[in-house]
Amino acid sequence: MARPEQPFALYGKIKKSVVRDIESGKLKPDDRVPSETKLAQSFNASRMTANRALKELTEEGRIIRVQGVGTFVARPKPDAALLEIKSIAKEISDWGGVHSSEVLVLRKEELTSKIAQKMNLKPGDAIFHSVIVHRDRDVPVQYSERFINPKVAPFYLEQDFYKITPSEYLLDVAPVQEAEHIIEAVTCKKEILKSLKIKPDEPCLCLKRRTWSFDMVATYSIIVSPGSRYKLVGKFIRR
Amino acid sequence: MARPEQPFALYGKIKKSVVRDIESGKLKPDDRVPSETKLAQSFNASRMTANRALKELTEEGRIIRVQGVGTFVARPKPDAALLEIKSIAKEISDWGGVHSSEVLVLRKEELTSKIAQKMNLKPGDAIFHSVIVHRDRDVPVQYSERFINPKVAPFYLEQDFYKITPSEYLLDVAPVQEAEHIIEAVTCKKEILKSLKIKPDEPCLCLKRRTWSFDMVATYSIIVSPGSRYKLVGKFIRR
DNA sequence: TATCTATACTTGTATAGACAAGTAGTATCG
DNA sequence: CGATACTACTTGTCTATACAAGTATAGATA
Repeated sequence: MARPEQPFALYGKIKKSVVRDIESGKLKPDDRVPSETKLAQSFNASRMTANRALKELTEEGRIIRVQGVGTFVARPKPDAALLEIKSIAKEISDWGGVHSSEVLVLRKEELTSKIAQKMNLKPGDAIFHSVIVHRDRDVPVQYSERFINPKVAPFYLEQDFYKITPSEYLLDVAPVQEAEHIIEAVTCKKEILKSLKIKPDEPCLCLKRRTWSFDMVATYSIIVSPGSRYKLVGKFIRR
Repeated sequence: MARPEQPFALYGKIKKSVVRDIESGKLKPDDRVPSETKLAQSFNASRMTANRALKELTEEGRIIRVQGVGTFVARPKPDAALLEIKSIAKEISDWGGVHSSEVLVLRKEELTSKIAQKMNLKPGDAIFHSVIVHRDRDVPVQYSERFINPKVAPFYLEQDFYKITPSEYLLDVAPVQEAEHIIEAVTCKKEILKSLKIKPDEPCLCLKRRTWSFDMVATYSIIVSPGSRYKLVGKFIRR
């Protein structure tokens, strides 16, 4: 078993290989994953290296290991929308993308504002701004406003939000590492009332979110129509 | 370096020791943690064992490691209230516990109900039920109702919720592994209106939560007074 | 038939040693 | 003085081996 010239994350290669097999469908949920010993042989590695790869995949929730039995592909849980806000009604249909009839882009612009400070930017720095109304079968259900740090997503404004939602696009280009949500029940402003076609005294859900991606901040706020119920699914992390 | 008779989670002892030093204040944020080599010597372990301990503590966010430099105590982030709902105003003061004047226990009982089904229980099985109103300087801000699977917390009803909040107690006895939140803006029922001293048309936040702990379910719902803003902090997990 | 037992396999933990790679400080040289 | 090389220390990765401990299965036993 020859020592590699550059011991550079061999365990990473093993991990990727297993993940590839899972994502390609070669290994299906509950299927048996090769044992540490076999993986070590395949990759010309020691068992400890294969062990590390499988241990990390366990922590990441992709496989399940049972002492004395073996390693198996974990059943994927429906938490893909992790910390993502989705209408329950549309949770499933949303998966395939956006229908242009469901979105109405009200604003898409670059501006400077005092908001800069809250986003770890200097006053005067440019910020991307967008306002979008989401509809479900022509009924407006969400009024969403975003302020984006251009460094996070330089091509944000060039996107066609009738084809890809800002959420989808941003998740794609910038890994969200941490999120803070502030939630409030409100009755809302005239401009929004009109967009959502609701009456002044109806209770709306207001969700403000700040997300961090490598110390860069994006803020996002949505107003949700009365009666719409939203779902927030998250895994619990113990400290 | 003698091999221990029973290799039983020596790395766990090292972890606990470091955590103890951090929590006791012996090691403060940014302080240097003993190097792998030194820890290994102290515990009569090999470097790999110390390495595993420190690696896991890194993943848990308690320390920061820099190759070539050393290991340091991480600055605690204010996300201890992970996926826990807290009034922003009280976020800090809450840390020390509960003042009895801030809580009003309306109900604390055992019952059987059709809710059992939603909690992976058989119809007819006993369920613990509690209703509590939280107040901030005598102003009611939260109406919270809980249904608990007795298997999760057998001594739930015996707790004195004037001394420990249900959240605190439950987190203590049952590790929450997954949570689902459903959030909605509502105008609420008479009984609740009265407890929260609000008018019928005021917008309230309603949060329903189901948590899982080893396949056992607890449900929790709170109604939040108008104007109260709540904060939900979570770390993002990529799959 | 039901129960125990050996064994073959798995994962979990631990060791001792090795080299790679990054950082900070010190000594040296031009 | 400034750049360079060296050194001491750190964490990161890897190996080869060992024993502990959990599980399943086949075969022997009562």
